[in-house]
Amino acid sequence: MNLKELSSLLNLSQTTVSRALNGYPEVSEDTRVRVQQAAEKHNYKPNTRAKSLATGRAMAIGHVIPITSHHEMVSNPIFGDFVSGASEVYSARGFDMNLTVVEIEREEYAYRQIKNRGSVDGIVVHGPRMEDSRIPLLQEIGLPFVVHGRASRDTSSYSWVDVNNRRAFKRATDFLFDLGHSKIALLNGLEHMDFAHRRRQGYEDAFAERGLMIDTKVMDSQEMTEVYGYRSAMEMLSWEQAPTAFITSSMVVAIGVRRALTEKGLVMGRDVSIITHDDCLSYLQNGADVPIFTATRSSVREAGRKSAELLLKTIQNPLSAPLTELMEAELMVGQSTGPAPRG
Amino acid sequence: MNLKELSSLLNLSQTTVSRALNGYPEVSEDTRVRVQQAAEKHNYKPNTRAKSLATGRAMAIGHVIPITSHHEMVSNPIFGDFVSGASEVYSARGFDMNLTVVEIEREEYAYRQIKNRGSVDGIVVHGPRMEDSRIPLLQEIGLPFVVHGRASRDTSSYSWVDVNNRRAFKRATDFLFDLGHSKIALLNGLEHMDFAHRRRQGYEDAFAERGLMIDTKVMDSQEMTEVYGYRSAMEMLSWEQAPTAFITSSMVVAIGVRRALTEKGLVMGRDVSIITHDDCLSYLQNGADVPIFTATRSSVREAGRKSAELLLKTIQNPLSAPLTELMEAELMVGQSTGPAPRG
DNA sequence: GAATCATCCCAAAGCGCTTTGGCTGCCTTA
DNA sequence: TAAGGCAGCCAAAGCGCTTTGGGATGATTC
Repeated sequence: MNLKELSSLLNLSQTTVSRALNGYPEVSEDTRVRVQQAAEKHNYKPNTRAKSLATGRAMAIGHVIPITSHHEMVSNPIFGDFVSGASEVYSARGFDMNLTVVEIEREEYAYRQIKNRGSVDGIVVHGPRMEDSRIPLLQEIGLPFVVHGRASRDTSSYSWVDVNNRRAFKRATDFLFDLGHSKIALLNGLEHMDFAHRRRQGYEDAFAERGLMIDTKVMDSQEMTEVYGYRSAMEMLSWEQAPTAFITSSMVVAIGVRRALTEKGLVMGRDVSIITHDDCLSYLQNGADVPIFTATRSSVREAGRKSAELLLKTIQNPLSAPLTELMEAELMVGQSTGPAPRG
Repeated sequence: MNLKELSSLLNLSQTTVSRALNGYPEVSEDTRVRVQQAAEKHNYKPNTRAKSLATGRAMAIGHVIPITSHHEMVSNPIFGDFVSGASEVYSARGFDMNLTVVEIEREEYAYRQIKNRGSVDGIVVHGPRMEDSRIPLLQEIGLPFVVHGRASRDTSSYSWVDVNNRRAFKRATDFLFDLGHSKIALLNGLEHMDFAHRRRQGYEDAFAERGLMIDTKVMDSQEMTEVYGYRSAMEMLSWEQAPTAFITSSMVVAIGVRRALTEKGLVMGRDVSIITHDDCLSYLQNGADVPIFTATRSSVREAGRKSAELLLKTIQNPLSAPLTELMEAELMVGQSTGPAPRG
């Protein structure tokens, strides 16, 4: 069923039917009701492609997921939740979501292509690096966007949604200091990623505030996997001066650390403390009533919703200044932290 | 830059330019080259919407992710990998990917809407239940689709890609029997989900083959989270006749079981064995050289690729019989299994 | 030399919608 | 009663592409 058929069925022009359905005032209330009922009855849905051709708006948002060339997703684990949060917003507003997975080396080409093909009205940038060429590129080609995260080295003005990673990790570190720990390891994500860089800054802030030097051996930075957490912890725990506490950048890494503790015969929360960042992933909840891990917590699904909202606002109002939103992480105390053991 | 501009730039008609770019033979080789170079130079990309309006093909595939109404994703953890596998295929073939997250109660409406809006040429059905109304629905409305998994109760013919879950779990159970275990717990996913049902069948097959009855207390079936694995294992391990082995439906559940073992002071692989299904998720690798968990392994990213390929074939060749592909899981022996302890 | 045939190109219609720029008929108003 | 205004509708253009149905040109055939 298309507009033509529907309108001839109703003995009305396409114009009138279209206007009736889109809420224009030039249509009497009677006709509007009649049209809407007929549309409902015949399950008429306007063809998206035709509609967006005519309006110039695609009614779709693109999400571009960068992967490394050996096909490992960079931001994989949080991706499902983020996208599902964003999707809630899109579908409530009649937007589609368009996913593109792209090798990091071909990103520039991909973005230009997206722009030229005109299949989306705006895009969400995932996994910003500290220095991220995508931001100037998108500004140049004039495609509206919002970044999930920020790019520290980019001083221009753009829309973003981010967690206050720096403050979160400062608080985590402070918390461990207050418990008497001083050998505090940081198992961070890759530090060219902006979020990881900020987390490290927070960690360093806490040391600086106490006038303490950081033993750089105790900081590690890799792709956030379980195996990474395990290996790195195994290594550090074998040292003479082993850390008594770990701060990890994700639940999965913390789980790896926990495995290392188990294997070393150490008790988590007594012999060694762990604080992790928790993205509130739906399939990896941090325990039930009492959290397993003490954690800085911020829902990535919520971030997805917020990003979508900001982007839609930006699109609706192209001339307004960029919108930003900084989310604060909560510090949830769980079973994985306790006073530093007496050396 | 659009067709009109490009063609007037070249002093050619739109027809000729379009044909030159789409490889039609009615164009001389000279002109074709000239056109292609100009297109390249001016970074011309045909507008997707216009193109698909004209051709009737959307050049896009839809993925519909069902979520429960309380906004928990059903197939969440595997989703990122699956999608990224599928996406590889799409982008190689010039297709877009369209994501819709939909509450399970509104699925029928959503599918009809997708069909009527005409924004995709076909869809991938995720997370089939044993009895799944989506399959007859899609057949009825005539939207090409491929199912990731199967629906046991649906005897009609449709395209699918699935892992041989039944055989995989039979092998896992056999393996434990051979190691001398007899109290083997099954921590399954929700059994109205088809994959979970098949896994249970495999488990039961192994018992039946040995003429053994199953103690139904030792089977659990829930949403596959870490907490579920932990709680269920804690409970079962507190029994007089505690199981000496666990088979779990996902890595995340196995990790929960491992946590329970640790808390009970039991050693994995010596006191209690674990076998899990491993979807080869990129951020949750099962150890490095030696797997942590003995596991039935099958890459969900590969399943994504296969599904995409099947669907594109189906679309290209609408009259051919449905295509199916059954993937076999490997049984990888890791550190989590060992002979049953002497009672 | 005329008829035939490829070859290479073009004008125009059409995909399904929105939107511009009317037109009609009825109601006010003085 | 004529002028003006307004509510309610419509025809047609246009979005950017593909595709149908030719048309012109030059080579080939008899």
